Amino acid sequence: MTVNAAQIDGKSCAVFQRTLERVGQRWSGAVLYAAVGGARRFGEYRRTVEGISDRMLALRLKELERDGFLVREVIPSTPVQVLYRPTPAGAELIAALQPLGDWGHKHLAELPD
Amino acid sequence: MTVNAAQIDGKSCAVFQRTLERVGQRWSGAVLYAAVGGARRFGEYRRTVEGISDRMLALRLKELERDGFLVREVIPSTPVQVLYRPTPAGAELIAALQPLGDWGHKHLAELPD
DNA sequence: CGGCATCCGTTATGATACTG
DNA sequence: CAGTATCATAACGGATGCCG
Repeated sequence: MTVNAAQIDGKSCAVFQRTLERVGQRWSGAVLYAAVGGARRFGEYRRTVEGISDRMLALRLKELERDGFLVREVIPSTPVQVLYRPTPAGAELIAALQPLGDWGHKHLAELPD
Repeated sequence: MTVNAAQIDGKSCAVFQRTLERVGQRWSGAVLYAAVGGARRFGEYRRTVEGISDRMLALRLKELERDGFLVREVIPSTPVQVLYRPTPAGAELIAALQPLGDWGHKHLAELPD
């Protein structure tokens, strides 16, 4: 279902606002976006999401897991591996974020800061 | 150009992060999203974006204008009308936001809070 | 490797009241 | 109608160090 583009009502806007509050937190979207290729390890997220601190990454991963966008998988190898894999809902959300990423590449890929 | 979905690199993630920092601020996305139908007045945004305060709305509109997503138009009627109209870049951004809105309608339209 | 706890300044933002 | 000013508070988020 596509929202009527002619005029946005308060309900639609509220839903959108709630959606954005889930991925709009600082780093949340970037972490989720980094999971686009499938499950990744903690350290991979850390390397991919440049500038994020351990603290924030752990925090965001936990929130994304709580919200049902990622699932945490512990693989008892040595050293231990911890994977965060997108759920179906998470994968759909990531897909919905894709156009935003494309917009960024088009409009501010070359800009400083 | 669509980003390679197999594996996100740091650069793409950084661009995405910068993009999200522009619309992920509290209320920013919702205000922009409310402009999907074209130019609207200050009071219309206020009514559409439920829960936002005058202060935040004025702040966000100013930022969205500064970032080149909206243009402010003053129409000297009585009482005065002030319109905020999406620029081409703004319209593209709004369009990129649409899938996110659709995701919200599908996944959390009925949820409380 | 994959975290968590603590400290602590900075920023964000809500309420309220006022203006051209 | 379309904002602006001021204030108090809460939340954010970076740095650092420790742990299984």
